[in-house]
Amino acid sequence: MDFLHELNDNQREAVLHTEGPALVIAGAGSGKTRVLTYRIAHLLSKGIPAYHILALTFTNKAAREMQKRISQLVGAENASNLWMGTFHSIFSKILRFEADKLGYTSNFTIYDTQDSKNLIKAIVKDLKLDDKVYKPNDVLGRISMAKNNLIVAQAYAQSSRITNADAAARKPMIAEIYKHYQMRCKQSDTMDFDDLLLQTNILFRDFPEVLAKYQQKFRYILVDEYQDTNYSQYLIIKKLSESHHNICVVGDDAQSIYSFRGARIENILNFRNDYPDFKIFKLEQNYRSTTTIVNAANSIISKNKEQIPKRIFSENEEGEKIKVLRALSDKEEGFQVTNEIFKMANYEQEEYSDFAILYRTNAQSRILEEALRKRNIPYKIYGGQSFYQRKEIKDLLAYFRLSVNQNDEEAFKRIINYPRRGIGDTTIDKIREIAQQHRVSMWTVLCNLEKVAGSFNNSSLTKLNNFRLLIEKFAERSQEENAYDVACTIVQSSGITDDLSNDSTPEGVSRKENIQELLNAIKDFSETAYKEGFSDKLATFLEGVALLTDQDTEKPGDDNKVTLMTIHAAKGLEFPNVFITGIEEELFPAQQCASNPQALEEERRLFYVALTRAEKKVVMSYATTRYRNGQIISTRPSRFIAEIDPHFLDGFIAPRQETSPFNFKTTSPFRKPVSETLAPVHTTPLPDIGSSKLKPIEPNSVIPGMILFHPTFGTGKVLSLEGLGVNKKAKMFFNKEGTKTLLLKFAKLFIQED
DNA sequence: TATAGGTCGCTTTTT
DNA sequence: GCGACCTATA
Repeated sequence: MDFLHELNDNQREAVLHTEGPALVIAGAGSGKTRVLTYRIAHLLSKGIPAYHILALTFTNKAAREMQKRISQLVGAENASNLWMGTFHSIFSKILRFEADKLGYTSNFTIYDTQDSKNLIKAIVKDLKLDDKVYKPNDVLGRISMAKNNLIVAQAYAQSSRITNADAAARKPMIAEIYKHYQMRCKQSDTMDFDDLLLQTNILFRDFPEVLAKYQQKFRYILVDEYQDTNYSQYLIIKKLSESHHNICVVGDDAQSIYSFRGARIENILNFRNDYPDFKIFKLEQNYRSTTTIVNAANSIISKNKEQIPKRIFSENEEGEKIKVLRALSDKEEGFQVTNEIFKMANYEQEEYSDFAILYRTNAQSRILEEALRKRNIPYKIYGGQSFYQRKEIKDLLAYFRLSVNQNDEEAFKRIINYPRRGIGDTTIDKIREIAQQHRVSMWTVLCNLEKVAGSFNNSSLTKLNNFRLLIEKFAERSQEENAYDVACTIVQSSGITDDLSNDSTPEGVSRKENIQELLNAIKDFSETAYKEGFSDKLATFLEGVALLTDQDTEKPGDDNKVTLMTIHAAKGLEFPNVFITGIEEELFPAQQCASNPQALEEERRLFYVALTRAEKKVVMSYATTRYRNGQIISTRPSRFIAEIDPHFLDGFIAPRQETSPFNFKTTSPFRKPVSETLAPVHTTPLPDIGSSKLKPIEPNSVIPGMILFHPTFGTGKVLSLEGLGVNKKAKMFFNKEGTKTLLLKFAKLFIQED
């Protein structure tokens, strides 16, 4: 047990306290993963069999990282018997064992978010509802919210609180859509992501003997990032640990940033109520960052009310102050940031891989990328389309899914006419209709075509039968052959190969490469499975792949590059130098969060996360104007800058004081409909500048907020800009004429000479 | 049935 | 600014 010496006192105590509930509050950079892995290693060394230990994470990446580190401590053999993985992967495994109890088969397939949205779209159409009102995103959001709170379709419809809310939002039919949605998932033998947790809860609720079995099995439970658990996940853990209370949760309430997808920070805040015999361990020493960064982060987070008291400290050197860059536009911000990186890389010998540029929204990345390209600075960008989201990959996966589960409706619809085999929308709609009437899957209709032959013409019947035979062949083969052989057959005989060969555009070539890449992965899977003696069937491959995203696929050649990503994506990572960009009101904090104290606290935690990613140096930047949704708007520095103890800042001059520097009473008029905002802003007329010295102004220099003079309309204020180049228009307010939109190419505008 | 052109809408994101 | 998605059109 010599590895215990590598821990500080608090870490060691947390590792050694194995019996009974433990709450580990792990501040940023305090060695959280180390505690988790050593704790598991310690349990194993005490002789507890690996299969009695359940360790849950939120991402595959975190699970893999932990697996790797435990392997190093106790050997790969021992580590591989642990039950370790994401909530979704672990419980989908269990659900496959117990599927029949819930009316599913163990071959159920998994709908990704796009499948769910497509199904909702189809239901909205079937129910003849307005698709402008029932947008798939919104509806799925409501259903997801319900599922994460264990509200099934019936309960949803019966809850007056919920249905009233829907009615108030003029969407009274969501309950009905939810019912259909759930019915059709079941009919398709599919579960969506939320189902994997919801159905687990149903399983444990309705089958106490099954629950007891898993309580027996999982004698020691560990949960990473506990502050990110939603109610559904929380309850699963609570039930599993009910009999023994050997539960250790690790997390940091200060880093809870996922409430928008159902995470409940109160799960960690209320741990003490659930387990009164709990013991708390606080990891307060930050090993990652300079004292300046840690203290700056502390000064920010102390503004939050709801938190577990702790004192994060660093014994590292003081380090540089936090630099604040001010730019006049988003473009210039990109320039300044890259300039700074360029200087540090060239004069201070920093590696490009030592830099991260973080932003609140993905939309900010483009302009930063441009700036990096101009400087020839290599970069990689996280987020964006993942490998498994690509069309060609999803098409092929749909073939796999249908081969394993013929009732999978979204897979069925995706490929019944891809590649083109002359089965058009009309035919597909008919099949769907018949399926609806008889309450069976579309596949079942396909298998009983002779009973409804009258509905189709002969040519359609032939085509449909051929498709059925094709899939049946794949299904048979997938029972017998290994995944790789079946996959190759599918790619060939489905016509995918031919379809892609006809496409010699660069996109087409890249599609072929992607298909090949997936085939390689399957080959790898089949060989490993064969060697290690577990199932090498397509169904097994699919189980794993459905829950996979490629956040983790580190591409070769990505070594010495600047990293760009959202702050959310950066959680859990660290970099020597971190740039936090776009620190402006209404962007960060996001404008829809400003009025809601809880949302604002979450934004502040997000800012805290951003700061604490850095080891040595933080640079923050803001612009005073920014393109947003195709419009230039003027912006002001975020309140978060002022919330940092100025002692830690370099280069930020707080704007002239009113009561508080950022207590702006008027909101920017540039983003709301003019009718709403014009009145308060312009109750007092603009001062006439027509009498002062004027000079003509270039269309490109016009910026919202400017007071300009127009020969006909007189003095006016630029409210917003729209259009580009020669079509650039300015919406302006004039004392005499009210609001006018002017094409800048023609408008003779003048600005006051200074 | 493919494609061009117009409209809409728009935090954060894992599984 | 841009992508997703719908619709018109030949």
